[in-house]
Amino acid sequence: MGRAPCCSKDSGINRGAWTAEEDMILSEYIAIHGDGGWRALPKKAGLKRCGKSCRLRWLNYLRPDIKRGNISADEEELIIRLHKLLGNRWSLIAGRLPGRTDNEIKNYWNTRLSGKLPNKQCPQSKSPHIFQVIPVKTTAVRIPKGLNKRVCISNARRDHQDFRFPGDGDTSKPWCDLSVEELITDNDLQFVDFTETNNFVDTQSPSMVVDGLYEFPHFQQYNDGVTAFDFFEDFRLEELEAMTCSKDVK
DNA sequence: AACACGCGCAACCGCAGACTC
DNA sequence: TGAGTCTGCGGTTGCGCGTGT
Repeated sequence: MGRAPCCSKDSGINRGAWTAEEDMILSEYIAIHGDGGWRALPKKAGLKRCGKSCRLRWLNYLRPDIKRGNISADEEELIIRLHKLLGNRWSLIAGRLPGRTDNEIKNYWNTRLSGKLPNKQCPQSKSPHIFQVIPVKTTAVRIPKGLNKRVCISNARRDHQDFRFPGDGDTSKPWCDLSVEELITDNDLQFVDFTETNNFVDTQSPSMVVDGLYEFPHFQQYNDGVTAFDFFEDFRLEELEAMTCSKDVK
């Protein structure tokens, strides 16, 4: 499948650092026309940049909701936890940190954290509780297309006897405030992963270790077609995906 | 003051999946 | 169905700045 390069190196395209004027042109163009259509955007906006460069500049620097400043301790904790769960899926991780970009998190990990956690099996963190709670209970919820995800998750949470959240009960947080990671979305199913390290430790549940990688002490089908899987954090994500995406799984 | 070095970050590159026709 | 195109992602590069000598 032959494909022309996004922007050839000898066609008068500007490269390297963006100037303030280029930033202004791009910002103003997107403010009027919206983002997207990156390939055609530079020509329309009058920028001598390739579309990919414009997209990257917008997403990583110019977007109004970008959060500036240092990564907080809480954010670092979350990055570590999500990286443990998701691996180098920077865009997914960034999706859990409002205002942070995948590039920023990737850079942060590569420059600060990857060296700080040399041994992924026995990490020595300033926040030791993150790693002391293994196995951590996680729940993936399978939602048929067309159902209201918010309602389904709410119902699943309500009905699932092993869900425990901080302050659960009358004062429990709404689901949207919880640590929820959408792992997989396709036309038919949505999978949502609940991860709350400290609060999901469940030493009571029976173990069903499969090749020492994951466990399914609970499996529950709800009236609205939602299926919840409980497992523990020591799993290989691609195996979980393969398993839960299978048409055989209900 | 000048130079070397290391680090952090912005930007680039190539690939692969999604999309369109 | 397949070719062509677009978009997004993750790995990598290289520049600029701060710090040490």
